[in-house]
Amino acid sequence: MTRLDRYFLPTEKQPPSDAEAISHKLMVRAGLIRQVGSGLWSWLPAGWRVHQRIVQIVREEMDRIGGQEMLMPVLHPAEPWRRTGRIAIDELFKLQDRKGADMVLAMTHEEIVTLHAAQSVRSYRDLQKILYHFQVKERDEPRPRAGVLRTREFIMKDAYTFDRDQAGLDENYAKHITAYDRMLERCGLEWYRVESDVGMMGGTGAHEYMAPCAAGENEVALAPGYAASVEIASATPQPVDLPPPLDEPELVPTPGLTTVEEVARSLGVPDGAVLKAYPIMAVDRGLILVLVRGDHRVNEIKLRNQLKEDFRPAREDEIAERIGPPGFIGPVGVDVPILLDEAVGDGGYITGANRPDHHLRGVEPGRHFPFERADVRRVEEGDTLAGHPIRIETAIEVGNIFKLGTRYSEPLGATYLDEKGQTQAIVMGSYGIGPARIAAAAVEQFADERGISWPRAIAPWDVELVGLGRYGTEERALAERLYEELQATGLEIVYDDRDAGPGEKFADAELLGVPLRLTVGKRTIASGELEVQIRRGQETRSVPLEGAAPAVAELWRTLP
RNA sequence: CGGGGCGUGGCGCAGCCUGGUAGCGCACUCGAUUUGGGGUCGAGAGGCCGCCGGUUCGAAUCCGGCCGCCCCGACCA
Repeated sequence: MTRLDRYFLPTEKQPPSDAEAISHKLMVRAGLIRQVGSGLWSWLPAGWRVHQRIVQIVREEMDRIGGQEMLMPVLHPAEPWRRTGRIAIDELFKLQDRKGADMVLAMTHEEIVTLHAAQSVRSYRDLQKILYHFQVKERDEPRPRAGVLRTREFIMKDAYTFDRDQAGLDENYAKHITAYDRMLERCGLEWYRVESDVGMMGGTGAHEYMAPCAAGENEVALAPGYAASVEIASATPQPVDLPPPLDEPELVPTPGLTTVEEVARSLGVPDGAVLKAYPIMAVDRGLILVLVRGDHRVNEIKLRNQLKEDFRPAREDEIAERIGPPGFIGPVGVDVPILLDEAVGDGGYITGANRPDHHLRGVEPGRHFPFERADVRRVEEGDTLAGHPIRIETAIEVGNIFKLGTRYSEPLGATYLDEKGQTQAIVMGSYGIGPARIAAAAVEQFADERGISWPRAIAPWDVELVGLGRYGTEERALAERLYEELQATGLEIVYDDRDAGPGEKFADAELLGVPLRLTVGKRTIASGELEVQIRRGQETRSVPLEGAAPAVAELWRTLP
């Protein structure tokens, strides 16, 4: 029951000057959020209603798969974070209490929830469990951006599963996939579930839930029956016309030409006929020369996963000493292991000659240099999968699910005894979803030039009733009456009873994005018809005033 | 962390180069008028010009330092 006359809904005509993302601009303009500091946001009453609606959907779906809601603190002793090694993460806020004890602010809750399991789980009979909570996360982000899309403090629903073995984890993981699919479907988002990198969390498998939109920070590779984060995606490369290999590589002068484009143009071959050399220094194996086609890029995440160890780009002095002059390096005749991307086929390639201002022509992998093969390139728009071209979309990550395995249970001593009396590590999974990002993604996906257009499931209200005319008029009395009748349908109604002009009320209603807008004015009385605007698409309809409330409720149920 | 930019009433901006009275639009208050697309007229209130220091008779303006915020990139359990 909301009357705007007294509601804290500070709308703005102009967006913040420094805002770029649509959701940032509109959520501020519509009076949903306000900035407190870099990456720190308050949710104003209408915005919080959206957040709470999303939270409730998430809660219902978690409970449906047997999740048990609890609450863990934000402020933690540093000790468990030392044990898992995550104390070293730069994004982790660290502080001391008045006694000088080291503390951290939780960026997620694996450590604490695992400690609880370690304390209380004794036997295989105590498993499995799904525990979750909605709690604030604190992350010292290097660069907060785009309103609530990337913040230093946010609420996340994080769930943790505890199982006796991989099969149990797989089962719980599958349950979370169904729960997450349902959550996003119910929220009305356009979304994809994509395979993803396991990242710093370690583990044995992961998916991300992605909502495509312009302000997204992630990229998703899509093809019929395929969806993967670009971080790990693989595809069939576009073919390239290659000159034949030569018996012996031919030295060609390329003075000052250090980029693939320059070399290819100068020699009259496509970019893909040049081999791009990417020297890296791996932690264990040392210097390695990675080669990809000139029209491709190295994907560092795939490369790291292939190497199974960390690496950094080699320094110029390391390159000059072991390989050749930077800008003209290549695989022929060097004493460095070579990792050749799978997209490099048979034919005569152009490579650096390892001497200044020269390249080699007609170089064939295998014949002229030894190599180890691996898929380490970033997929590109136009690559194919089973004959279908892939497309790449930007998206924001709204949720993710991980098979953790024993990454946390081992260091924190979360074990159980099996039937044979053997001590076993608990097998865990973790599952996160961010209501704020879901809200922002919905704004991004459905906004138009007039403002926000909420999916009905997460709108701050179901119906906005605009009362025109001055206080005390007949039309206002009608609006009041209608307000009461609408309440009775069970819908959540916001009533614009402010003493403001019609233009301002219409503009604010469309900015706020409630799915249905009802207008009550003199015309309504004269015609006996109530005007209903469907926010998405701005289609206008009339319903008879008599029985209007149930008719509106019926219409509302048909909306996306 | 690298690059770029910005801090002036609540919001959006001008003024700064070339030192001297802080200004505009919207919002706000009061009165009148207006009520189906941000209407009109009149009268008002509101500003440590981010902070500290320096130069100067005088600093929003010039110089130095600091802080904050944004954008691009790197990074992102």
